[in-house]
Amino acid sequence: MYARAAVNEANKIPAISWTTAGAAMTAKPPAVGSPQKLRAGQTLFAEGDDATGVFEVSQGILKLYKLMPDGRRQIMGFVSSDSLIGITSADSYLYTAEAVTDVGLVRYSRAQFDRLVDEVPGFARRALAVGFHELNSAQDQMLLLGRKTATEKVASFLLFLSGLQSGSVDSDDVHVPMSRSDIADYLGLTVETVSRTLTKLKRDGVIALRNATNTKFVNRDLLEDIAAGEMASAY
Amino acid sequence: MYARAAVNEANKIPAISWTTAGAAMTAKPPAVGSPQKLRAGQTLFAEGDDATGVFEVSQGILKLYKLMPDGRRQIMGFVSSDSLIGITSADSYLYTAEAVTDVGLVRYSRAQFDRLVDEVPGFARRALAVGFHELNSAQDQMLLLGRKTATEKVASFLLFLSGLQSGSVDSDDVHVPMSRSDIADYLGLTVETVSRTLTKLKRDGVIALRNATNTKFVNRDLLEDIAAGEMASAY
DNA sequence: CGATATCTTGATAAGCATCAATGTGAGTGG
DNA sequence: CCACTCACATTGATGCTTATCAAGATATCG
Repeated sequence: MYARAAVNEANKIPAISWTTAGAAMTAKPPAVGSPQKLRAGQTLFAEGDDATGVFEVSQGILKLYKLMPDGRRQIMGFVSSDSLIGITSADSYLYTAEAVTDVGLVRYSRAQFDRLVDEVPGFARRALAVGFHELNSAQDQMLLLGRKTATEKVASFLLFLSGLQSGSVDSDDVHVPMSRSDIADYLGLTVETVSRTLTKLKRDGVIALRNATNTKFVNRDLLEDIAAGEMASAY
Repeated sequence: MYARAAVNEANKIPAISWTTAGAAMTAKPPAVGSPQKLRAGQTLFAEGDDATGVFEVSQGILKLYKLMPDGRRQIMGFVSSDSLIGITSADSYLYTAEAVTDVGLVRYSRAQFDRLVDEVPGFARRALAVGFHELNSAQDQMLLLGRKTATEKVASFLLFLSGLQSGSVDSDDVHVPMSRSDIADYLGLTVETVSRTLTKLKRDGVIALRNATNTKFVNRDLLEDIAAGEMASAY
């Protein structure tokens, strides 16, 4: 009944790729997207740019953000493999997409994408699944932004990161590829508060911090309880 | 380039309804959804319930919300005509849907919905458009929750409400059907802050308040500038 | 018309932001 | 290879915005 462990779980949906469309391919080869690479820090597209294509992430992490006129920034999400970005009903992109790490993607023109939706059986349903999955993630993030404390936000973020990297070495080791500033703008906090909160979690023996980019869960259960808001007023 | 007027604009997408599916109907009548009514305050479904159906809102306003274990609540959105709610890839609903006003809806079983997606030409694409439109709204709301001040939030909300009611009498008259508590839980504020902020906007000659449920824009341009965060630190 | 929920207003406090300084690490050039 | 530099991260002191606690005003419903 409750919004338990409202950790953002984007990117757990199987890839949408023409190569998975099966038999339909032989009858009529669908338009193939073009592979593309991006260096960390490069911008894929900016809010307001003409929306000329849709991208499927095949490797690496991007951040999606919006800016306010005075420079306030909100990162809508960090996306990795199998996410679709750049879909919009408007004719321009509604957010900026920038590479956090080196990134590999597949680009589809809008026409190609529409053709895939209309002509490849099952593609539309999968795109729908991806879309609504991302909507669910966005809703979890709304709960986080609107109602969670700084500690709950940071705990949720660490668990989200861990989820992004599941399938790695030790699942309790978390690599943090983005800056404190990115984390702050994702959680609706300041850099200082993120830093202080991580220090506090370390002091309390919930996590360990080797350096700024390497964290380890010391007490994952506690971290999950904190993230879910189940620690009364202690966090 | 900027997130101008990040006002939530849900519900501007044309209805998804079998009656609009056109020629396909004559060949094979798709499953028709069943009409349903709800009184203000009634719950359509609760977070965690088995997701047995998808609903299209035909009339009235519902609120969608999540709860934390200690009762903190975040309203993900207020939805009205033509919105689709209850779509989830999980097997249970991810939020609670409760009627704010009396509501009319059309219910589709999940099987019916899936059939419509697969068999009615154009339906999937429209569902995709609705889904991504709602994702966009959710992202605007994330910017609001994470980075806007209380005044900017309330201004954005009033403009959103005005958009919901476009097509009514005087477009500068806004009816507020939901409680202050609902507004607070939508904006990530408290009831008191919402009330104080409305009073301040009234004092400043931006809006007029006849009573708790009837507002009027006195200076809509200013309200839009405030909502967009373009008033420097004045608001 | 009284009972009760909702809304508004006021006083105070807490959490997080801001401003400021110090610490740390990665890349560069001597 | 090491010192220098610069961006990034951490820590500290203080303040502001919004939350909390409390009381009174207004609206709603039986």
